[in-house]
Amino acid sequence: MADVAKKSGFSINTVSRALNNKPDIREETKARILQIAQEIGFVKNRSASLLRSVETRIIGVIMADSSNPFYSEVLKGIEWASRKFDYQIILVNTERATKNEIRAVSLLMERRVDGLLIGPVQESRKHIEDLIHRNYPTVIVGRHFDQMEIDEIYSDEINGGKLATQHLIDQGCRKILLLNGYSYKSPSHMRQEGYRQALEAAGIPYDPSYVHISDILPEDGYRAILHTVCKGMPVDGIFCYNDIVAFGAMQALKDNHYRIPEDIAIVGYDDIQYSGWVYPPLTTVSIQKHRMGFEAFRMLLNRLQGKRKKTQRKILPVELIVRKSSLHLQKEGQRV
Amino acid sequence: MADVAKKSGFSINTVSRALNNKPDIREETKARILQIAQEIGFVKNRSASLLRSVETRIIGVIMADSSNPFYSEVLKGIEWASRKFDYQIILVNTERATKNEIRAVSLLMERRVDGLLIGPVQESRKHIEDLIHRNYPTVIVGRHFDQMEIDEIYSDEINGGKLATQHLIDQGCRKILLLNGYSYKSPSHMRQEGYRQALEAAGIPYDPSYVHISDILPEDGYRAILHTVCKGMPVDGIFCYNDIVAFGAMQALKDNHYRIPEDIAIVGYDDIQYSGWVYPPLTTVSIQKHRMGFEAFRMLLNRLQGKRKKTQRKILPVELIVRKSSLHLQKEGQRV
DNA sequence: CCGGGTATCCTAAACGTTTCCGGTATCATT
DNA sequence: AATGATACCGGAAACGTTTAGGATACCCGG
Repeated sequence: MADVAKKSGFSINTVSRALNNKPDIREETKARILQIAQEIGFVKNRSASLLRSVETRIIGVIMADSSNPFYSEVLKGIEWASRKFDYQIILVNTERATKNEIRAVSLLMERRVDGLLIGPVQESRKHIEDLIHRNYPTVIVGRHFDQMEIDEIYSDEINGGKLATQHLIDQGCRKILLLNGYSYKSPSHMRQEGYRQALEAAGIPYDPSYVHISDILPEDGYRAILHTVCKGMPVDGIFCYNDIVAFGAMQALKDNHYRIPEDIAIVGYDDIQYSGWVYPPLTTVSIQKHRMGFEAFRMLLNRLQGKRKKTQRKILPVELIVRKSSLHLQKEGQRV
Repeated sequence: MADVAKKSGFSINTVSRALNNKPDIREETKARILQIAQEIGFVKNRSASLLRSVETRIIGVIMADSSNPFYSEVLKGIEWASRKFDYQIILVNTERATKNEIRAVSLLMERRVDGLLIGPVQESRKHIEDLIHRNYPTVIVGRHFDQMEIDEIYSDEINGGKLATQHLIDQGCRKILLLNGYSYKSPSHMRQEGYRQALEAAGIPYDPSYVHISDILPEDGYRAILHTVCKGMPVDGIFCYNDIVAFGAMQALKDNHYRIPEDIAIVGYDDIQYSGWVYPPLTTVSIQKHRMGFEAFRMLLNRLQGKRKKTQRKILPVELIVRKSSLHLQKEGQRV
């Protein structure tokens, strides 16, 4: 900037004014300064700017795994908003490891990011509590912490679990296996609660041995089937934590010559784009991924702009998308 | 930091030494300072650090669309490396808009990111040339620029196009439709070249009207089928720019009662995870996505560490993955 | 007791901006 | 001609670290 100042004959101060579109500067000099800056190939050093002003116009985004289409859709919503409101994003994937998450939080704080969007692992909550304590602008996305005063946006998971299970029951299923994620995660917890409620409402006893818990990658779904259905467990319907697990499970079922949905109906969760293309097309619970990302950003922005002091909890509606994987052909009547 | 210094009785300098694990400090005082920093909840201000030292330990990643599984896998490789080598990532999705890409480059330069990993739109090359001119550490990932002295890592696209087309020919296809992306993109260009070469080698005349160009989302694949096959164009094989386009195309074919592969065989590109799960499972050209991200990062790192002065061009091998979507049942013999 | 080496710490400058405060011209008004 | 307002610009401090270059205390061998 000093170079530009020298070359233009104005002071550094005036150069700063020109570069930042400040008032109190003649159009002519501004134009001249900008032109010289251009010529010289000047690039402002944001780090230096940040030393005086506080705003970084960066927000930190911490998610489990952006190669999971669910997260990548949410991320897309976040990015859309960030572009719109002129923020940048530092992205950290935690690979569902709490250690990575904690580290990410502290590194992002060092960067003085303006705010944080976190899809937490939820194995630990200490670092989140620390953020609250510091009053660091943060929005939890896709998860819910009990008894914690922090902004959150997540889906109506209990209802999602209920819808999926209810649908399977409607299709004539009675022995419904739940392939769930670890229960410290609020979605696992709440979907399971919905599952339980739906069973109860239908007068079907809730059997904990029909809840299989594992990680939530396709291979986990595959393995889960090997450990349950393939070992002779009587199952006529499966409700999977997400579509990806369902894909793995479907593969395992096909590999072992079970017919979907004739032998076993299956329902996923998230409604990722690919669910309509697999075979058979997967019934699933649709959640508003893009909106979730976008609204999360909005909530954070409101907080940053001081428009809101109270913590806010936003719950997005879900919707059951019925496809072939669960459409029981009643006439074949091989269910209990 | 001044607070920590005052409270501990040491100078700011010593606090800095403790925080950065520098030598010339007694273990005892280091421990004491770290403890006080902990108590006080001190978080270092990276922006200030950066003012003196140059390294930001951030690299900027610019890609077309991280919700595309291809890019998200590459991104995963990049992230994996970044975690390993202790860098952070600022991610910018361009949504395939040059405008966004140019803006991203300049913003990231303001942030003084240590280097750039770009999957460029390739509609324009001015901003890339500017980077070269500034000698800004940059690696182009997944694309190739003709006559440009810049580090690049990309796949052997010509061979990929050749393999896919050759395979379709081997299956008895003679009227092979290419659903390609815009030709300013090097992969489009090169895959098409492979397609041409394979046809030529088989003695099949190359017919430009069999190359359909559009954007590369599923809906583009869907529409492409409506505009070609559904209008009566004789086609017995389709080679798609990527798997996603293939998914859209397959949907359109199914909706219009074409059988895959009996009526029309189809081959995709990228080998995204979902290709094995759609129906019928999609034959595709596999490219080493994770490795591409990882190696791109490595190349950048080498450049950053000054280990390498000359520009480097790395081409990764591809592999044809044969699945059901292209397995022609010769006996049905309804091909030309 | 002294020179020199080592371990540990400190002072002050420097990084590249932004902000606070004030200064000079210019112009209209009395 | 003096006054006040306005438009434009500059000087210098400040932001929170790192780094360069000592300074001090202690220990060693001679």
